[in-house]
Amino acid sequence: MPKSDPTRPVTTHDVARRAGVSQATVSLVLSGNPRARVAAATRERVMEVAEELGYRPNILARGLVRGRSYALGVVVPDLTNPFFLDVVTGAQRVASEAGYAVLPGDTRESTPARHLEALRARQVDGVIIDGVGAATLPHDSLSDLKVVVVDEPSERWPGVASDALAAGRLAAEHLLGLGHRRVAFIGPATDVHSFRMRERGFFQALRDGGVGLPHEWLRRVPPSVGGGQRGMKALLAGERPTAVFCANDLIAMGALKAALTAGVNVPRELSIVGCDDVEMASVVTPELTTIAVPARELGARAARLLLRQLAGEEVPARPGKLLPVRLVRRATTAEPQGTGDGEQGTAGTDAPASPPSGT
Amino acid sequence: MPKSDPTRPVTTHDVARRAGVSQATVSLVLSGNPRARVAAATRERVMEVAEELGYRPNILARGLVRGRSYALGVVVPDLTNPFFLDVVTGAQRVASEAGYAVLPGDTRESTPARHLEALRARQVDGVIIDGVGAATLPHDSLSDLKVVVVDEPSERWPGVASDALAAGRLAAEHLLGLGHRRVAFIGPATDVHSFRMRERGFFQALRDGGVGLPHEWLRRVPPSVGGGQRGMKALLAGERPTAVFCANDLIAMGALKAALTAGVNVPRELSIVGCDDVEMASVVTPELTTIAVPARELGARAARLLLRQLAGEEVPARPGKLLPVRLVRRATTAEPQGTGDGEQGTAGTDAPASPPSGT
DNA sequence: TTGTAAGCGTTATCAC
DNA sequence: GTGATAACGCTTACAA
Repeated sequence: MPKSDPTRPVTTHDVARRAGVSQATVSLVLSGNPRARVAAATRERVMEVAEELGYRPNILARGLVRGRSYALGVVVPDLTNPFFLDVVTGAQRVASEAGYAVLPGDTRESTPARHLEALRARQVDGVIIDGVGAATLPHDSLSDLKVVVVDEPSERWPGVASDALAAGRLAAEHLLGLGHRRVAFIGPATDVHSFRMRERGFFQALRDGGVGLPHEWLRRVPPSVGGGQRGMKALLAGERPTAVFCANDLIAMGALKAALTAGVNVPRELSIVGCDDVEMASVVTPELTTIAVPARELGARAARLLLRQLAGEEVPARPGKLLPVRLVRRATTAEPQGTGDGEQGTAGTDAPASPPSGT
Repeated sequence: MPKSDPTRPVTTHDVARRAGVSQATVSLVLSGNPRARVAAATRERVMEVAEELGYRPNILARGLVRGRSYALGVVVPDLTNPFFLDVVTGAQRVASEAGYAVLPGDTRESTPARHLEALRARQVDGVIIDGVGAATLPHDSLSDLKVVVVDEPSERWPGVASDALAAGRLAAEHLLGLGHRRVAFIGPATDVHSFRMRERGFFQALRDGGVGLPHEWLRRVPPSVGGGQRGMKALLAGERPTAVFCANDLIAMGALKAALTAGVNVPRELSIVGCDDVEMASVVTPELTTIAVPARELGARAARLLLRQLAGEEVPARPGKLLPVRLVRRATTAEPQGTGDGEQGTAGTDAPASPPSGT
């Protein structure tokens, strides 16, 4: 008989009454308190009755007295971006194993600050912040809150990050290695650290390879499919590059779409490199060459870091080692073909013709 | 001075003390109780102090006494599927407007029952269930829990659903209208209602059109990109159909991928129709013809239904009107070309080579 | 109009 | 070992 009451959930009192012991004893037994010294017989009896009555602890009540909610917040800019969803999923996995719930939220129709407000009203024990520029948040919106930042170095909070600089470099080196000298970049104007670093790494490696990039080839768009399409359209309207690096896969897929729509042969006439390696990257045709970033792992580690802090451990506010990224060569990159409308190299290897351009 | 205490959150007691009133009065003022008759001056003073101290109500404590957690659970099979994510997002929007939090969870690495267990431990006030066959769940895992089902008719719970039967019909009619007679289906073997209905609608309309379908053209695969690829590979290995309807867009994109990889010209040699109209459907090339299903709207309505129940309203356990779906014609469908390897019609209209097609 | 007091379901500190 | 008892922060009669 799993139940008998009208509909009210079973409490420790119910169990106590039925088992003929005090409510406190029931709590002692059921709360899994390690140093609960209860007679084996009593414990047995209590557990039995609890089972029989279908008792489930009320986590809220427990949280109230322990000053914990056993819930974590995760704030990302856009859950619709599979990358961030993976971060959330990764966090969710380790959190739920530890008995914590995850309250995900994105800032598409709200501000991060507003979101954090709601989270602290729910007494979340901590939050994971990714991609919303934690450093730029209203200072007190994170005060007295355990925080872990993802992909954003900070001397205020601990965090985990991927090697975004390397991601950019990898993209550039891949393109350079293929022989490209006329390369463009599509990415957001943002203060989100990982985007900036991807961009920086890309330009650094380009410069190291003696390649510069004119202003028209640096397109600022939102980090979305639509942004990518817009960026690519703009690029195609002018003097065309032979390769483009996009700050994330959403942009890259949008760019690819726009290129294909315009009748551009990818990768023959134009190479495209994305970043993140979301699932869809290998579903579009041609398959997207991209830089794989371990999103789930980032989320999982962030959660672990947070959990450790909640366990009382002092976690230093230094980001640990950067998680490695890697180039995934697929089908949107190839050697540039002499497309006939002139070459443009700045130095380095061969490629004469057209004059060099500044950074 | 936003704060002054060490780090402990501000409580109603703190506010009361500082404002020189009783804690109860503070609660009266701050809980927004409509019938709280408090002197304007007092109210003013309390609000002032609360603001000054940075008071935030503890939702958990409130929930404990009110017997509410102000949290909703949403259970879907796979958050990675943009369709379900949209359902969640839609629910989230209306829930958060009403001050409710949403605890999303999928059943990829867990069972629905297990998930519901965790949700009720958190005292969620209700759950929205989509795509996991609520009817097949262990009977007591939903007992004494407010439930709204999405895309699943039930005489036990209220729900919202899209017109899945029409979705299937629309797909079939579109294909039939184009002149296809050799059509296949790729979908999951499942007891999820909407999948079954899409399938049924498809076959009904086919039959109405006088078209039958041999066993080899009914491929059972998981409702994922990988499943779609597998299904299409199998299809291509045998006698080929001229068109395929896939039970969802993930499958369709996988199928498209596999077809393209095999060098099949889509839609020239093979038409593909998906279902859901996820964002990526219009990003792949060629763009996917699909049946649009209002995912966010489903989620939003489900949440509203749940909220109404929580407000005490008696919501009948009958699904309301089915939300309309519509065909989105894009680039993966076209009239069948005489591909040379023989025709196979079961009856019906004519449609020889390439006659005009309907709108 | 405002304060007192009794919980909500748990945990945790004591005496017994 | 076990059972009172006091919180946790809040809401809500009911009394003043």
